[in-house]
This record gives sequence, structure tokens and C-alpha cells, in this order.
Amino acid sequence: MKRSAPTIYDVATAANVSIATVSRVLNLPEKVSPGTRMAVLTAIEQLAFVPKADARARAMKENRRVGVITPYLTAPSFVQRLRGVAAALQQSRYELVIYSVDSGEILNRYLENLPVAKYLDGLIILSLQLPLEKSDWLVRTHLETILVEFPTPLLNSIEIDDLAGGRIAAKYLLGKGHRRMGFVGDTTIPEFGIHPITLRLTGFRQELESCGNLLRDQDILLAPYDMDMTRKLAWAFLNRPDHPTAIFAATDLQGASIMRAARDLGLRVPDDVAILGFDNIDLADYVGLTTVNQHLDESGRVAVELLISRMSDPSRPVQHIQLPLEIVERETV
Amino acid sequence: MKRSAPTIYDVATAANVSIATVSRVLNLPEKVSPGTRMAVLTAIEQLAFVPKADARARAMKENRRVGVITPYLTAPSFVQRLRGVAAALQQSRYELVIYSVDSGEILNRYLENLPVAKYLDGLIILSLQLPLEKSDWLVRTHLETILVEFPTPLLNSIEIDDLAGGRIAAKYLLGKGHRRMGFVGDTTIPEFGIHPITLRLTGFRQELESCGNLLRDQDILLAPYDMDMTRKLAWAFLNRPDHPTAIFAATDLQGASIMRAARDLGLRVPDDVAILGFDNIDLADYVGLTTVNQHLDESGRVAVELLISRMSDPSRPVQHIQLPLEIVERETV
DNA sequence: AAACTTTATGTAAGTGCTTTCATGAAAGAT
DNA sequence: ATCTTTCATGAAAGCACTTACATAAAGTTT
Repeated sequence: MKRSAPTIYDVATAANVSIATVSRVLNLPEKVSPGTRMAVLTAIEQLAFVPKADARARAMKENRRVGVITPYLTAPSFVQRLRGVAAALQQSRYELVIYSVDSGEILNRYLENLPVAKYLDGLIILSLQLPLEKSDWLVRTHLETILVEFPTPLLNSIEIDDLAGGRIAAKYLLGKGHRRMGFVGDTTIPEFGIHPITLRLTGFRQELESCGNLLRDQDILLAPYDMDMTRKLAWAFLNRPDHPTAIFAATDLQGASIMRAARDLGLRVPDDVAILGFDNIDLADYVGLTTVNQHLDESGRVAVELLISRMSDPSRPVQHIQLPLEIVERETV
Repeated sequence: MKRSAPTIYDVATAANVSIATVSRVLNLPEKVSPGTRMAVLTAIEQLAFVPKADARARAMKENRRVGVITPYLTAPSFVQRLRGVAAALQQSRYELVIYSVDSGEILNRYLENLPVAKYLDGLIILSLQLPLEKSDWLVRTHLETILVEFPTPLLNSIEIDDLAGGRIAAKYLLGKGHRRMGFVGDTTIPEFGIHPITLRLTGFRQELESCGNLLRDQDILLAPYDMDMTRKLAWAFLNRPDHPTAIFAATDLQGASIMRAARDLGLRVPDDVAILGFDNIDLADYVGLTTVNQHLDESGRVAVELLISRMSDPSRPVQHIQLPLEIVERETV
């Protein structure tokens, strides 16, 4: 009893011919006499033999491969981006290889040997900050890559304008008649590079100030990106007689936590507190959270389209595609 | 001047080392002294060398790649299973290739494709029903595969006992003092094979009946697996003076929809209606839904472990691992 | 029937890589 | 200064096939 998959040697033995003959019935069957051909075919059938190299060659020719590097799939936003990528790739003849990493560190380690050891036609990096020297190295190795969320000058990217996102939120809430606003964001500040949450806060504050509404320090809550903690802090945040009448959460997940805190306190949403999220993840729809849509699924889809167009013509100029942002009205504002 | 693609031989010559050394800087860089490593790296860079994947696989007798076939990532439960797979694979030296399909049909087409088979060392099929003849074919080709959710006798699988799940739900609700129960499930009945939702209903009903509590037809709601629709139907379902005091939803997604319908109607949860879900997806935690945990992430992780152990020793007997089910108490019962 | 094709098959030399083992050099121990 | 480890490296043996090239048997031609 053989343990591993059969090779042409096994087939040859079983059919009492040489491996060359087996190879021939596979590749140029007319060159083999009907008798032996039958014998070989029978042996192949019986052993459930699959020619390995041939398989690979065919696979290689027909499906090409694109890699996606993404943070661990813990946050819904990563998942929705990936979903867009998978959906778009589905239509094409490309295979999807996923590398999930837990930090920029590991990302760098991956990149060291990715282009050399593995074998990709294109790469999409989701929501991960890429050091400048790496992006340089990527263009030099000619591995087409698309960055999603954290752009870099040399590489193609899909991005949003977080600053504008903050402003949109402010305008919308102002338009609804609110004057006393609050902001909830997370506390993880990256060692280097941009921090979208901070940009959203900045845009939010700017717009407010330009209309004469200051965002006061006690109306800003920075909570760790963790539901229970956010909920607890949000509880204290809202449990003041002079709490804001509207809160902009930099993230739907935090928005949802605030909704629960409000409910725990017996506050009516949106009458006592309005809550506006950011992202428009699936959850927002389930809990009825009004939010700023940043087209997560779409970002993945667009990344694939851009990648495919670049792979077919690498000479195209680098593009930085900016996705639109807009309010999705549901029940919390 | 060479015209064909460079090989390790070219790199070796250029760097003045042997091919073994080149291979080593590619695969175990720590084993090579920094000096030579740099020289080799430079040569690689200069020649734009890319190792040929087929030669590599041939020499290694393995591809170091496992495939996952999953339904489109529309449902959170698929995503959470996949997340478990990705997390577990992360630790290992295997690459993760994802094939997302939209039905069993396409699954079969994928499987037809021999190339896929030999291009992978292992395969995990998530939440997809596999025709019997295919599972036979899979064992004959020696492609190790693990089925998650829909078992088959010949292949390894990770499963749960849906019938028992229904019973657990009934017992729990009974224990909380409820006597008038309702059930909400979806309407998609597959052409062939088992239907988990139906099993959950059966188990639920059996347990109820064995305690003298009939589940009445008007207390069963079969709604399409779509949030808005479920919510609408659930609204009508609950908007009766004699509505059930506790509802078992075969799915957290539907459970969440019912929560909203209840809220829309001004019903207090769990005082006016208790709601129990099934799955324990992330969403359940966010909305505070009490549910039956089926360890989705874990199913993916266990699938990987089983696959790896089988790949390293294919002679192991086929296993059908059954994951436990238990109630996660939150705020809706 | 001798000489020449043709045809079916086997032998063996690649293919581009990994990996085991052997070897010589450098480092550490006595 | 000598002996033992450790370490970096190269030589060479696979791996699962393909593809000349060689050869023997059969079929043609005269």
C-alpha cells in the first residue's frame, strides 16, 4: 500500500511499460499503440493518478495568483474589504492567496521573502502601514501592488479623505440642529505614519469651530478598541447632566457600544443623544446605526480592478483612487 | 547574454557560490553568513531572479499550500470559520488559498479540475454540501480534505449536533420558566442532503414535546435569510396578543432581527419576549443576544489542526470531530 | 530475400530546485 | 598548543516529469 500520491513510475510498473510510455499516453496518445494505451489508461484510472507537473503547468497557465496581506480578520472592516476583493477576484481567472498578519512588523518580514519565495502576480495590502523603503523595494521587484487605506506616494492606492469625513459628520450633525457635540475614538496611536481616527477628529473639530462650536475636551472620549471597555467608559461619559446631544463615533463598532451604553442609561436614541458612526459595516445596518459610509466592500473591489489593469499594462501611471464618503441615514440621528 | 529566465545556477555563478547556498538564502537565510547572503541577495536582485514554483514543489514533494473552498463571504458564520482557519494556518508554514463559490454546483466544477487537486497539499471545505461520489474521488486522489459543517462518511469532518442544539435550546428556555415557545428559521431548503436549521427545529420540538409542551404551527416562522424581510415578518409574528413568551431563532442573524422587531413593537426583551439565538457570531455579543455557541472560529482552527495531522500521517483513521454546544448567557433571555 | 522504412517502445539526459552529508575553517575548551 | 565543537559551504543525490535518441520488431519495396 502506497502512502503518497502515485507517480508515473507507479503507473509504469502497474502497466508494465516504461515511464516514457506513460508520459506519452498523457501527452501524445496517437504515438502509442491502442493496446498499451488501454493498459496505461487502466492503470491510471485504477491508481487515481494525477500528473503533478502537468497539473501545475495548467494551473499556472490558467489561474494566476494575487496575494492579499491583511491584518488578522478580527475587525469587521477588514473582513468587508476582503470580501470585496474575493468577490471581484471571483470573476477573474485569478486565485486568491491570503496572508494574515498581526502587525506591521510581521508585514515586513513577509515582504522580505514574499516576492522571491512565493510566487504572485499581484499584491494587495489591506489596512496596513507600509514603510517607505518597502514601497520602494516593491516597485523595484516589479511586483504590482495596491495599497488600501494607507497610501504611499510610489504605489497605487485606494483611500478615503478622513479629514473630510470628520467634516461631513460635523455638518450633518450641525444640520440636525445639534450644538453640543461629543467624539469617541480609540486610543491606539501608531508609532509612525498617519492615524485615520485622529484625522476624523481633526476634521470634525475644524468644521465645528468654523461654525463657532467648540469641541470641548471633556466631550472627547478616547477608549481602547474593545467593546466592553468602550461601553463602560461611554456609560460614564454619558452619565452626566450636561452630556453632548450628539456623538460622532470614529468607528461603527464604537458607535454600537455607545448605543448600548445609552440604552443602559435609559437614554432615548436619537432624542436624548444622537449617535453617528463611521464605516458602515454590516453591523451598522443590524443595529440601525446612522453612519458615514466609506464603502468598505467597494474598496476591495476597486483595488482588484486597479490591480488587474496594472498587471495587464504595468506602464500605467500610479493612481491614488479616492472613494467617496456619504451619510447613511438610519435610526440614531 | 542569457535570454531565458534566470535560475539559481545563474545566481550562484554571479555570486560565486554554489546553488545550495543560493537555495539556502531563499529558504533558511539564518544559516548563511551575512556576507555571502548579501552577495547572493544582490545577485538575485540584479538578475531579477524568481524561483520557479514547480521545480520547488517537485523537489520538496509538497506545495505548502492548503485550499479553502467556502461560500461567498456574505454570512458572518462563514467568515468566522475562515478566520479560525486563517489564524491556525498562520502558525504553520502553509499558505492559504481561498476559493469562494456561490453554490454546490460551482464547488463541483472546481473539484472536477484536476489541477486544483495536485496543486494543493490539503483542502478544507466550509459549509458546503459535497456529493458522495466526489468524496470518494477525493480520497482516491490522496488529496487530504476536511469537511466543516456537512460531513460525509469517507472524509474527515468537523461538525456539530444540530438536533442536540435544538434540544439544548428547548431545555434552557424551559428551565427559565417559559411554556409558550416560538421558532424562527429560514426557508431555503436544499435540493439534497441535510438541513441544519430543520434539525435544530426538530430537536427543539422533540424536547418540548417530551415535556408536554407542543410547538404550535402558528408559533413557527420561516422567513427568508434576509434581515429586512425577517424583521417585517417577525413584526407581524410578535404583534399578536398571544405571541410566544420565548423565541428560539435558528440563527443569530435572525435572532438580531427579531430583537429589533420586538423593540419596534415596544416589547421589552427579555421580559415580554425572550430571544435565544444560535451560532454565537460576533454580532451576538454586540447586541447582547443570548445564544447557543457553536464555536465557529474554533471549527476552522480544529479543521486546520486535523488537516495538518493528516497530512503528516495520511494513514490515520478518518475522524469526525464533534464540537460542543453551549448556551452563552447575555441579555435576551 | 535483402535492403529500407516505419512504428512502438525503452534508455537516459536534462529540468530547477531542496536537502543530506561531508569537509574545511573558525571558535571554544583544556 | 591541542582537541573538540560549531558553523558555513559545496558536492551530489534525489524529485516527477519531458524529450531527444536509440533500438528492436514489423511492414514495404524491389
